[in-house]
Amino acid sequence: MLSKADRTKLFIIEKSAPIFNQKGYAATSMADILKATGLAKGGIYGNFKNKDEIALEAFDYSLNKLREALRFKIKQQTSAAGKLNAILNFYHNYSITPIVEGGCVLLNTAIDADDSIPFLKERAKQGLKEMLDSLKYIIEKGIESGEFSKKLNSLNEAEFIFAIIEGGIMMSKLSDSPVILNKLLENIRTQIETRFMK
Amino acid sequence: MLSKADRTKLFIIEKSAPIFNQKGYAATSMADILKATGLAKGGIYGNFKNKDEIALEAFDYSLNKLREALRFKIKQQTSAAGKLNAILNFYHNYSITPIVEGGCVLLNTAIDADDSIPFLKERAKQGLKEMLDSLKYIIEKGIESGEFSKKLNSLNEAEFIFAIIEGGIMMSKLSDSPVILNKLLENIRTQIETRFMK
DNA sequence: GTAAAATAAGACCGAACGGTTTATATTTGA
DNA sequence: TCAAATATAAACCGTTCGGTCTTATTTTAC
Repeated sequence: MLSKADRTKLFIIEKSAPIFNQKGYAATSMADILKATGLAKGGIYGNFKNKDEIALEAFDYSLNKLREALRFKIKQQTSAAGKLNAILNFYHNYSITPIVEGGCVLLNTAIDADDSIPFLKERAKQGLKEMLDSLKYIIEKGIESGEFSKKLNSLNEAEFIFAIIEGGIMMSKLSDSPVILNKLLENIRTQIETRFMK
Repeated sequence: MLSKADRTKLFIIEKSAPIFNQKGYAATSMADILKATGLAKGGIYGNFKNKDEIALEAFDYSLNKLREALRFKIKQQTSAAGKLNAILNFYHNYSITPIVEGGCVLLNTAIDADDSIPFLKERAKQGLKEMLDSLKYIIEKGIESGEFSKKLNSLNEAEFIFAIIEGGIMMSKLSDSPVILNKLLENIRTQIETRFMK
């Protein structure tokens, strides 16, 4: 079982992660975190060195939730096409029902951190690489198994799929409607059936 | 000629816009703006009501620069395919040489404002609509003229193109390399030549 | 050239910022 | 059971925040 300290740390992260994801690093104040957790300063600073450490662990926590949720969906499918389809289903309505409130943690952190918060940018960069790698891996396996065309460039197609998903989340969140994202997911699905399987 | 006040306002906006685009609304302080302009408090607050007003006008300024630059490229082409191609060329290397330092102002503002800065979100939302509309218009004209397939849904294809561009900018900025974005632009170009012109 | 008007400087304000410290509870292990 | 270790609350710290106001300077119009 988790020690008291570990449970408190987890609790703080669980409460902080959605705030950082919604407001961004700079706009999230320690007062926000105190309020969300119901703890006082001592309770927070006894468990974390500073705000940076909370932001970092909150990012790791959020990304891990995303990773685990995706992994769960993917492993239920055996074919490469099935796995890609599971990913597309996962992102259906994602702009209104994301894993962590505020939308895609990778997209949000990328934009938030990119020009001014190096320690967070580095994590997001690794997170992006990991996402692209797993998409790429699925596509490669699909090519090997004969499901997908040998002419596909697995990395390029992974980047293509992820760009559309992230661009779609941004547009759907901004326009307050999941329709754009959902149509884009359908578009990807069609391209997989045509270009990929050709 | 511009009055002194108008020149000063413009000067302040020119200096502030890249800061807001790089750091975001919350992380940009009045001290940053004072430093960048070399002015004192009185010089700023004599020309702007508050930080919000500067942020809004900086967004308008940045979006207008984008709009004008794109319009210039587009109007040099007569065909719909030529116009789309001009847009793709415009975004070549955009992650390292954007119109305003910090990347795509629409993407950045969308993510920054989306959950917590309603007055900025509204502007970004209008900006996105405008972008999609002009893409849609070009595609519609291409269908009417017989350049593009009648089966295309102009709105969906506009969203498709813009999603890839914005997703590509995010990934290229995050990974510190324009390669991803540039490959995606090539991908769009190919799809225009095949799917669109089919 | 000069007076009136517009503009900028910078001291100043209260509030909020991230973070520390100390005193008090609460767990924990012997 | 009781002391040692740990966790918490909250007063407090210096700094920075956005914003105001008075004073000084620069433009502008005549």
